[in-house]
Amino acid sequence: MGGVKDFGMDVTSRDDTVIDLEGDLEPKIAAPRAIPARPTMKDVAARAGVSLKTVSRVVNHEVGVSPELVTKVESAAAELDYRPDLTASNLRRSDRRTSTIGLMIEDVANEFSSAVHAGVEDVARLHQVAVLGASVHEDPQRESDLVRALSSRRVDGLVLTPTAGDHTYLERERHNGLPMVFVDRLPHGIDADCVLTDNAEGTRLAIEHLIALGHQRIAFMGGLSILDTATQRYQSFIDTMQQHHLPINPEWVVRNIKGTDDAEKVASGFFAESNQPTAIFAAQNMLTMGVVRALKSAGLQHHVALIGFDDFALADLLDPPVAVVAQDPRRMGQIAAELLFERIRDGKISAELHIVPSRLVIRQSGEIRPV
Amino acid sequence: MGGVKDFGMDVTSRDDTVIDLEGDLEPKIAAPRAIPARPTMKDVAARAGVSLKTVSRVVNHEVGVSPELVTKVESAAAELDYRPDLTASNLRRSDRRTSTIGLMIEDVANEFSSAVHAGVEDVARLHQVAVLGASVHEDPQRESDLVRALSSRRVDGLVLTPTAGDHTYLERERHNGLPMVFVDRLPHGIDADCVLTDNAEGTRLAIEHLIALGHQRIAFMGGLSILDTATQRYQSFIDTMQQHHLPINPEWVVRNIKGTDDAEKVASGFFAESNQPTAIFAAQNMLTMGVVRALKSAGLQHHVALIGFDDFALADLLDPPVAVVAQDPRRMGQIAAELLFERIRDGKISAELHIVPSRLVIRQSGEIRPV
DNA sequence: GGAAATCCTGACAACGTTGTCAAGGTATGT
DNA sequence: ACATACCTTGACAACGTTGTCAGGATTTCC
Repeated sequence: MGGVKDFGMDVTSRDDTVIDLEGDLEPKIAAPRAIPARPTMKDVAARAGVSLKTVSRVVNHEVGVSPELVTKVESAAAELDYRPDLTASNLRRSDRRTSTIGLMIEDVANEFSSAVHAGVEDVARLHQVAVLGASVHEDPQRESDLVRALSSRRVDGLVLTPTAGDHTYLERERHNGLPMVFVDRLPHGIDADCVLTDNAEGTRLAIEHLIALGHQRIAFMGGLSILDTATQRYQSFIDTMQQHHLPINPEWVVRNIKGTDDAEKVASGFFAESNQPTAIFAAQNMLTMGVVRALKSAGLQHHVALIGFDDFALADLLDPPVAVVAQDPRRMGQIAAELLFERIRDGKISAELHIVPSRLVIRQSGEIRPV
Repeated sequence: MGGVKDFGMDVTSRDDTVIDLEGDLEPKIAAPRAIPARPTMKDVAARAGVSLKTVSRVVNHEVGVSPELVTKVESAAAELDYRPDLTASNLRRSDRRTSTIGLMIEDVANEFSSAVHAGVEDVARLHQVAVLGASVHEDPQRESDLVRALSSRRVDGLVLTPTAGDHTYLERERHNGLPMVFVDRLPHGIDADCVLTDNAEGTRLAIEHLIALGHQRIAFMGGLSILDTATQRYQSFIDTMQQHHLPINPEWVVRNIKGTDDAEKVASGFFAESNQPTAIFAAQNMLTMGVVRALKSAGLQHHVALIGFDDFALADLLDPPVAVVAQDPRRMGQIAAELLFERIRDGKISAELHIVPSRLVIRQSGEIRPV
């Protein structure tokens, strides 16, 4: 959340201005005011002078209703502003579809997660399906609470980024008829459809790019080790370095870094030593931003190479522009949703693994040569 | 979506790698495989040897059930992985609450919108309410389709950013029992609760800051004129300039700019003339980014002052850091949701206007003095 | 012209749950 | 001991909708 930091202020009070435009539009008499009863099919049927079932047929565009009755029903429905009750319909229909899916991501306000969300929405929209979205905030307890909540709302399926915990409990949900597809991270304890970025390949591309430029002193900064994505990127870094017979300096390999601030400190630590890396690979979004800050305050942004994992807005406007391994989170969301709709349609329980390729986005910070 | 631009590629094909982990986990025989019937209260009742109603009582934690039966029912429910069906429950209950609200924002992947989303979620979570989120993409048709879809799903209420179109049609929805609160933009044709940023005040702060530095040649770049937010910012710019008896050069007042690219062109146009503004006020997020690009390619980023409306991630890491009028979208979402839950509770139809203050975030680009 | 097929419409039950009410049991008061 | 109050439990209907089936009107066919 960018520069909010500058004037960091706590915004929990509710001291905003309140203006009552013209008071209540409702007479002051009725205190708790009964919720207005919505018109039902019965009301429409009465108004159109037909049976309940005929209204149902018209509303659902079934064939075989005389055009005369169709217009009658349609105008009655319009006059009453009738809206079919999908919850009741769902209850009775044999397919039991709610036309709603659940989406559980890290944080709706997060750039990566919300791109996944957008991808899921792209596909859901085509299917006329609504999306119940929620942020998990890497909290296993919240994750299972959310699954219960969504399951109780009888969503047709679930797209989720699993937390680091155990997921055997999801097996029962799935066997009770809740299809699910995982995104971005492999779940533990359940074999299910999953859409992942090619973490190893992306990391390899980045490291080899640096090596090709002549770098030998490459630092690795990784995210929370409990996440496989972080582990995979780490492992790929190690493998690539070894394949090229380059030494790995343990002081420059820092894992389990939490967030931007932490990353900034770690990177600053590198520069404080006389023995400095000539290039840094930051294995996650937030970490990259921390490194950018550290480089800038050390005045080294044009002297130490930097490649990050995962693209972010304005990376190309920074000084220097920051090279990254770009994932395609929107595409991941789309694929996950497509996969989910397939599972909802065919009812199969399978465990396909989709690897979405990542690609190296070359920008100036990745072209800095070792001194 | 930052540097995706660099290698702009169309991602619609589905050529990602697919690995079948271990084939279907289900025997190949059953082709369309019946959806497994979920356990119902009836099943739980049978297993526990009690009546349906007793299970209902236990599930809803009603008092006055003997402890013995409570444990019996609870273990039966656990064994069957029973999940109460909220849709059926909603249908029967007298309050008819679905514990679900609708959220319609510009775009879930947009920084501002998704912050609003996060704010709404903060509050919804406290109420144990789920959020059906959707992107409107400034399309009135899509807006009304979405309202219908959410209304049919019987959401308890709606938080939405209205498009530029007419909203009288929402009056009927509201009177049929759908409370709604608008965020970020005033709707047309309906008096309803609304949460807005203080656009005029924010703009005034920015312009007066520039004037105080000695700027007289200030350019204004505005967003889509059909949106009141854009109009309010424009009007406040004009008013402030006039109050300070400064000339307004019509060539430097450009409204109705669409997106980053368009903004970049407009700003570049300013610099092509011999007669240049010494400061630019960009009245919207995307426009500010366009101006940053234009300034950079003209090499003027340290010579022309810039203040934008609405903060964005990394604004403080750019060169120079970009000054902005910061809104508080998350707070706006929180207030909107709080207001909505009040309306859901009291059933009132009112038209409170909440103005959330904006504040000037001083960064280097706003401190550049005129030459 | 009559039987059969087709078309259109509506009555009724059911989806999974909860509100209402009544029945039976136990505890309380005199 | 008896009447009364309370507590616990269950039978039943109903929420708004759709699947099933039957009935009446119309058309088609020989």
